[in-house]
Formats: sequence, C-alpha cells, structure tokens
Amino acid sequence: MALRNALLAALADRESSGYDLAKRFRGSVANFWTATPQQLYRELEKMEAEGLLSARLIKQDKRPDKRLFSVTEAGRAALLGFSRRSPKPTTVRDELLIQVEALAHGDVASVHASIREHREASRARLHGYEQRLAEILGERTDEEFLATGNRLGPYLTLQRGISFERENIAWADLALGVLARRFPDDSRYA
Amino acid sequence: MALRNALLAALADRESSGYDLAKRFRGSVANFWTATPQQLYRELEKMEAEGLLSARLIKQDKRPDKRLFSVTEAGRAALLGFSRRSPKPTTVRDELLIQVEALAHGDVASVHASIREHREASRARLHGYEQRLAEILGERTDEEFLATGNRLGPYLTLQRGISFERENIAWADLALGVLARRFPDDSRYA
DNA sequence: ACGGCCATGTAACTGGTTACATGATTAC
DNA sequence: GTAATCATGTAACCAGTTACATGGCCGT
Repeated sequence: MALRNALLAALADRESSGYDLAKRFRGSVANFWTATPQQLYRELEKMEAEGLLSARLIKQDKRPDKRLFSVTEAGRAALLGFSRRSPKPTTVRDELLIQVEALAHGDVASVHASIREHREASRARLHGYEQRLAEILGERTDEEFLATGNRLGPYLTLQRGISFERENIAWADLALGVLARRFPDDSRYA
Repeated sequence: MALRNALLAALADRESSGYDLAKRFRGSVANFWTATPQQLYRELEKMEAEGLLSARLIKQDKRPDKRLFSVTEAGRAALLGFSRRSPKPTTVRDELLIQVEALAHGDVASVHASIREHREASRARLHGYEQRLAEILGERTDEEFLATGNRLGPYLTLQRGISFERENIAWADLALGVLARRFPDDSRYA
C-alpha cells in the first residue's frame, strides 16, 4: 500500500515512464523507499486500473514505445489522504549489520571486506544525493532556498539521505579501525 | 533467507524462546532488521526442521511452557558461511519521508504532527540503545572496551543504531523549523 | 563483437503483514 | 475490572524478489 504512495509522490513531481521511475527508485528515492522495476510495473498497472493514474502512449521510432504516467484527480486525493494518516514506523534491513552483530561467530577478514564495499557504495550514493541537492539549490544558498524555494519536500528528504550516508561512512571508518586493532592477523588491511 | 541469519546471530549470543526473540527484535535488533513475532515463529519452525536449531521444552507452572532454541553445529556453519557472502545492499522503508517528499501535495499540518511523533519514537529508541550500550561497557570507557572487550559486534551495531536515531532527531528538528517558517498559518505549532 | 542503455513485461516463488485465538498471572 | 506480560501459534492475504524474454540502438 505504501509503494503506491511513493509512486504518487514521484509522479506528482513529474510525469514519468516505468523505466524512468525505476531509475529514480535506484537514485534519490532509494533513500526512503526501495522497489525493483518489476514491482513498479505491476503496481503502475494496478493503479491505472483503479483510476489513480492515467497513461499516454508515446510512439518512438529509434526506441521502444513508452507509456508516460501521470496522477489523476483521484490520485491526488489519495495522496492527500495518505498525508493525513500516521505513517508506519521506519523499517531498516541491513545484512551487513547482521554480519557485524555475529562478528564473533564469523569470518572477520570477510566482514572487513564487506564493510569496505559498503562504505564505497555509501560514498557513491552520497555523491549522487549531493548533486541532486546542488540542482535543487541552483545559485542559492541553503538559507535563501529555505526562505523562498519551492521544492522543500525533496530538499528535506535529500538532506536525510545525505546525513544517513555520511553516518554510514563514519561508522564504517570506526568499525574498520576497531577490526584492524583487534584482529591484526586474520585479515589483510590494505 | 536473511531473517534466518538474523536469528542465528541473535541465538548465537544466547539461547532464547520465540517470545524472547520477539522482544529483542522490537528492541536492539530493530536497528538493523525488523520482523514480526509471526515471522519469527514460522522461521524458527523451519530452521528447527532443517537442523539449524535445536529446541528444548521448559515446563513452567505459573506460566505457559516455553521452548528455548539454540544454534546447532549446522547452524554455526551456516552463520559462518553467511559471514563470507557479500551482503545485499541496505534497504530503508520510511513512510514519513514519502509524506515529506510529497509535502507540496499533502496536508502540511498533519505531516508536521507526523514528524513530531517520529522524533518522539526516535528518542525512545535512542534511550533504549544507550542503555544497552551502557550495559555492554559496564565500568569501562569506550577506549578500554575497544582494547579488550569481547562483545565488539553488538557494540558496533548499537553505535550504528545510536547515530541513526540521533540523526533522525536532528533531521526532525530541521524539518520542523523549516515548516514553521514557511507555513506559519496552516499548522499549529505547540 | 560485446556490453550497456532504452523500454516493456511475465511467471514462479519467497518473505512479510494482519487478524485472530487461547489462557493464566501480575500490577494498578 | 482493566490492561499488560508471558507464551504459543494458525490462516489468509499482500508485498517483494529472482529469473527470464524481447529487440533495436549506441559507443568502443
């Protein structure tokens, strides 16, 4: 039920194809909702059938045809209704932290490598979020934007994504330091 | 498949009943994996059937009997194997941030209230994590613990939970400030 | 020649959520 | 007397994942 609302939020911003949405869910949306392309296509179909979205077909000749979805009046009403309900608590699922929790029962060198990969992935996402934020700000400072800008929602969710990834990186630095110190022999610290 | 590993990690620490585990999944485990009691009971059954866990029945007279699960040799091997695979990327699902993303299309006063509730929930979880951390540390400082302590894994995952909740609170403060400034009339800021 | 991008989807499966059910004990 | 805690589960449903399929264009 919440995936619909994430889609309505994304489409309220601008009309998009399923493929477009898949990219946005890999990019900035990922910081508060994850979904695979298959989930999106399935949900878009349902939402169109229920009248929350309307689709128009764009014929292309050098590329496959595409369907651009946009939010209908019923869709806007559903989004407004959603904004009035109280949201479910955040859920986090992080396999890396399961590995870390069970550090004493696992392969330390391998967990060390996982933390490094995780840190790289966070750096990449952080970079993406910072770019999007720069696009939203344009020439303005944060202060100027906050006083007058009109994409406050995306600004705030990006800020949350940015602080999340910064903390991921800082935590990884701490964890790698602790492992290097406590297990100097059973892992290679390049 | 990952819920199994979260259960193995939790049970490697100490033998527990399903009910116990449900409490731990509401508490400290929630910071990296969420699961409902029903999921746990179902998964515990399967894991016992597959030989990853063994259960012993404890008869009680003032309370219902309970089954305490512990990790078998096969379970330990599975956990070691898991620590060697590369973990799937973190997934986050946060309905509040969907509401914030769609701020321009929703009810600002109601979203404001949701952010406040979310901040309260974060404060409560933060408090819980800090207490658990204090239990792990005992009389030692972080420095002393990091040099010699033996529950490094849980220490590190708690640190991640603590920084996550602190950032939730700081973000909520920012967001509430922005809303109060930009929408002074359509919400009540008590 | 090969991989990646554009663009859509189907089918089969696994995992997660919600509602319900039981029943004694303890705390306010 | 009311709610919370202890302790287990079933049934039905809904959401998420994985693997596969198609096919032309573009860059190296």
